[in-house]
Amino acid sequence: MPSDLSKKAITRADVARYAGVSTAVVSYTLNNGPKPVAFATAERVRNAVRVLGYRPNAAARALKRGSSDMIGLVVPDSSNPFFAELAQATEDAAEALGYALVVINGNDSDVVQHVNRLAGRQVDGIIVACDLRLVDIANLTASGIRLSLFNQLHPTEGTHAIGSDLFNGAKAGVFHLLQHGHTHIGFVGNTTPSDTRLRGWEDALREGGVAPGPRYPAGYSREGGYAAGQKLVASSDRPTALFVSTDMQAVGVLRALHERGVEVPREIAIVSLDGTPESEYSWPALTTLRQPVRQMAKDAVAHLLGHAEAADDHRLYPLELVVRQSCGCALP
Amino acid sequence: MPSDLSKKAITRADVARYAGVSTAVVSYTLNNGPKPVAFATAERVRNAVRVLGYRPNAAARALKRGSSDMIGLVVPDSSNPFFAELAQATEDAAEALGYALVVINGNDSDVVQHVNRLAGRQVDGIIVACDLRLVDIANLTASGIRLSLFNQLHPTEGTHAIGSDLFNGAKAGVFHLLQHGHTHIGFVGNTTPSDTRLRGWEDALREGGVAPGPRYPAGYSREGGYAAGQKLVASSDRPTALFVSTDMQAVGVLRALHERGVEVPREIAIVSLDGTPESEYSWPALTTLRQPVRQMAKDAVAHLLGHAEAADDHRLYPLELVVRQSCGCALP
DNA sequence: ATGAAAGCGCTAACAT
DNA sequence: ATGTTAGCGCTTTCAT
Repeated sequence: MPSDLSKKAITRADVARYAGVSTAVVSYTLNNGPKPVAFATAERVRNAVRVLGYRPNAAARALKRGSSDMIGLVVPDSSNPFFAELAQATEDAAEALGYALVVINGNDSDVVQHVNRLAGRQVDGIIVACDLRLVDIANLTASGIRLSLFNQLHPTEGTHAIGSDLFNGAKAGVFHLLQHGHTHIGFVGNTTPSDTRLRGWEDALREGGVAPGPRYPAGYSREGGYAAGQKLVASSDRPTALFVSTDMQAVGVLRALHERGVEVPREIAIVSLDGTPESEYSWPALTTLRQPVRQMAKDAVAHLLGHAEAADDHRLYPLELVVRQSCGCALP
Repeated sequence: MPSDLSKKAITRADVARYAGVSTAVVSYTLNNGPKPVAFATAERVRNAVRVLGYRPNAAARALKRGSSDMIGLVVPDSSNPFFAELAQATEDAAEALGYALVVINGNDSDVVQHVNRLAGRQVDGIIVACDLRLVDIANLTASGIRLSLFNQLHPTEGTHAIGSDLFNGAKAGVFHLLQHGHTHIGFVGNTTPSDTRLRGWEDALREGGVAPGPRYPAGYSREGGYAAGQKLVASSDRPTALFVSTDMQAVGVLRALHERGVEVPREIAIVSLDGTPESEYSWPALTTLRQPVRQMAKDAVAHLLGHAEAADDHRLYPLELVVRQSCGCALP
């Protein structure tokens, strides 16, 4: 058990006593309201706080007010660079508004439980970047939990959802490949027919009048991309270009290509998606579609905390094409 | 203001009423103690909890018990892969013990303030992976905050500190380079004379009877490494091997080398330090010294939560040499 | 085995 | 402008 150092903590009552005021005045001073405090008195209080090293007890405050000045974030894997950036951006946005962030890794199935636990901690809102079934969303919302769905495909009525336009992003990526004259364009990623990026790839090819190239199923990891890349280099039907669902997977693909001495972009051009920092530092650097993660995080936080205009539930953020060496930009 | 959905939250009293017991019994049931509860009664309570969708209020619990079942983590930059892994590992370890993690990015100067704010949130302990002045450590500790210092060089008496053995790690890295016949070995990283890795580099060279090569100052980022790499390729006195302080910086160096067509490891061999996932997926893959981050995080959490044997304050964790293509392992 | 009740530290409505 | 005080929901001692 966490042994406190038998340092009896200083409470607001101590401060009040030291400053010769009531506890209410201490509150008024520290919270700038709701009642005014004479300047001199406020000074005495602030001084007492300083001298005593008083630290307000957030638990008591949260209990009283029913809100904790914390928000929660549930991601599949916070060490994945994309989600790491999301977490950091969310923390920044939250911190700027005086809120702390609790991050939970919910790769396992019990996302709902995690959300519930966060709710029990009286967080003022929860951003969920994990897949959540519609039923669960409904239940959670019904039980009074303020949710914001991140990059999810369930525009549930009444639930805030923010997402980048992966479909059109993927399309733009494939168009870029088409513009560079490619007519044999493969896909790496989740090959489930309903996958947004896969559909974007298909759609772009259809519009471009080009037959779909091979699909290489890959898990969302460097290893997944690597394995897919190994399949690819071993196959007879090698495409001349590849749309890869995430930068991480593309990094894995690159490794497989390097190992076989396949040159990028000369032999195979690559466009991926996410725009994480590592896409800039792979070799060659990846042409990618950047998701405006920071902006999305900021908006999600603003929404949760009520600082957002209404009406913009279900916002779709456009991706930005960043042209680098893996397709479209000459190597130095 | 966070508008609750006017859904009056279910409290323990509601559960008690529904189950036809006292609030105390609900507590006993939910907490497995401190008093026994008849099985049938407990079942009734559990059922009531389920039916009512009761969610214990962590703030109230924290207020009463003086501990929140949360721990804090202060890092310079949670999107840096090394710290992202630390954060994830810490979250895992904390979660396994029923604790949540609050992560704060404290790159700016007010680490002390962040720590204080975390303490106000009644966290049960704080892991600090940012530089903290000795005075501040003393003050913080004196004010009853349970700290664990991560990779810091101030083995303050009485403060728990965990760190990997960067000095000997760096030495081992340089030895590896020496073993491969290199006699002109440069350094990339923090070139402040007191820097641990710099000292390790120097020490190994001295022991190896080899004159120190050039030092390239670099910030802790890919960009920092890139800039250093650009200096390096432009210089006349180009070393044949490089010890780079972190994987991230090494990735930046690699980019600069690629851009100039310098081959690794043929023209320049590289050993870096950290062992982050991206070290495995750079091209060529980096020979690196892996810090046992997950183990360290686990131990730090265990210590903070009192689950650790005493006596092992100030533990130094050995690094593990991972030989890859950037030095010592043939390219495929 | 169960219950009653006293707070934990803070906020804010209601005095003064 | 300042003070008094009633809870917020929970844990736990002390009854029964």
